Amino acid sequence: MSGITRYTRILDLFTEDQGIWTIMQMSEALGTSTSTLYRLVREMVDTGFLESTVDAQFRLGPAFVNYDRRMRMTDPLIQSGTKFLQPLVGHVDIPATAILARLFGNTVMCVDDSRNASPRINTSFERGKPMPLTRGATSQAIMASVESRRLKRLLDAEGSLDAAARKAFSKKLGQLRRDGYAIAFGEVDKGAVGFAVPVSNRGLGIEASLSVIVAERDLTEQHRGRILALLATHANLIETFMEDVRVEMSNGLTAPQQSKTTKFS
Amino acid sequence: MSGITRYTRILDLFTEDQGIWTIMQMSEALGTSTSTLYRLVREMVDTGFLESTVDAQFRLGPAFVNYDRRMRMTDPLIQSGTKFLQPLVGHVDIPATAILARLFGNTVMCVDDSRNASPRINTSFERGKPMPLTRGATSQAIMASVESRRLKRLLDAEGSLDAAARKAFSKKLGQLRRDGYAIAFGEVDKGAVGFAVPVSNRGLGIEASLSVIVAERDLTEQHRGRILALLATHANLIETFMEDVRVEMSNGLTAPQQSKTTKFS
DNA sequence: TATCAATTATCAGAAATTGAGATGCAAATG
DNA sequence: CATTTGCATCTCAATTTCTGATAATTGATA
Repeated sequence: MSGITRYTRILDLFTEDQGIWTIMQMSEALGTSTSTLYRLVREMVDTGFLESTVDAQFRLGPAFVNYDRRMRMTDPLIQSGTKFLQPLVGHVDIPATAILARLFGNTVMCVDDSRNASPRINTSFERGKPMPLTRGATSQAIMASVESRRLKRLLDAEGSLDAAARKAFSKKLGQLRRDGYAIAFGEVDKGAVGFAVPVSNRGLGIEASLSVIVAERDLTEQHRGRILALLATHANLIETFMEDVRVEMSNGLTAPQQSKTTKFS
Repeated sequence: MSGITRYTRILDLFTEDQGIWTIMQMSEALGTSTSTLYRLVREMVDTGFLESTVDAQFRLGPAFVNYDRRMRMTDPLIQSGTKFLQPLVGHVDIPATAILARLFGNTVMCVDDSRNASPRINTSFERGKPMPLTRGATSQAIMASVESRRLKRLLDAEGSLDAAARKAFSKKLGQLRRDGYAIAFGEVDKGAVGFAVPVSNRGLGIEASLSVIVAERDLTEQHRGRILALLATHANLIETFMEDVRVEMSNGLTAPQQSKTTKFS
């Protein structure tokens, strides 16, 4: 075992389904000696990535909550977008979820969510959830605004679409680009409808989308128009705000470098 | 450099103040060669701990949002407490912040927060913020319910209190234990008053507290009583809920081990 | 096509990691 | 109170990985 995977292998054991592990269980699951695991786990406890709890068990530790905060405080999209989700969803008069999602490397991940009070429809859109790249309005609105070479690399990495499916997908994205929004019926959750518009800032390297998810049975033609209008105006607000953040940053003391090349996917 | 610190040294550069770094800047800050940093950073980008962005710069990546979610979904305290913060703060009729904080190893960290709508008083209590161990009602309510040997170890690790100060602190904690709540005036933020009660579950190894923070100028004697009553009832609700979670877990298929020893701090 | 910065690859010496088993430690038991 | 038990740490030699200087490559831009 080498590099960071020595640690991520362990962290990845801690899923939603099993959030608590003993050293023995880890040893069996990973095929690594308990000596080594005791050593690695101790390092991770010391740095806050794991927490030691009762009955010789371990859980994910406080480091994640802390780093997550640092991210919220410094990510221009989250900074700009988070304050508009509540107003957006507040203006929708059926049960709805608003989400802000962003493309990171090869994954689309939801970075913030907001629900309008009372009856929650059960959607799997939620802060911290990685999204399928090609299914759902949320991802499609982002993919439609990604430049073609990058899109190709993303789909290659994803690898779920064959040549024919990819062609169809490209055509669909072309339509989305012309429309300026994406709608998807039950592509992620059965019975849910997603509406999404792109949000981006080239200068900050941010490709994102703003979505509203509602239950199909609640939806009328009127809501549809209203939701699309709300999305357009709120996406605009977020982009404006983000541009302000960008300008502030480049006026700041930490002057950015002057090149425009980057090779990391 | 060895172990997990190879990576955490890098991650710890990404603070609230500077959330974006180039390889060169990291190299200068850490005194490590760019070869090595390119290699380490690539690993971290591949695993989502960092993100590559424009102008050859790097930011914290999506892994933290994702692990944070796993934690929220599996931590019994967060699961139980999060739904009561909004109602709690909703019942306070002056601008207030409710927070849920928990002792992890040697740190007290805020794991959830909620504000009652409109005018935000500026407090530094916020999800993801580590708290000083001995200052503020939030931490004191927790420290008061920690068993004495553990307390000693915590204060040793912290190391900010000399013998005399420690004695005074112990006396204070004794009083808190008798009162059942802690009140602190401006110990963390100037002009803020914190009220806190302990929340714990021995069987789950959880020592936490529930707090309400308000501005001193808004506070009357009436509010004081009301807030303490609200805290007591809501803390009770959270503890009851958490006990249900515990019982569910031990009835589940993943049977826990049978010992009661743990040596990790 | 040439140029330039960013990034990756190569490689040998230096350093860290691994796992088996011994040891330490504290709580539970008789 | 001595003993047992289970969790956690320590030791050490064989093995693997890491480091940093330098060379090669990539991709955007002029």
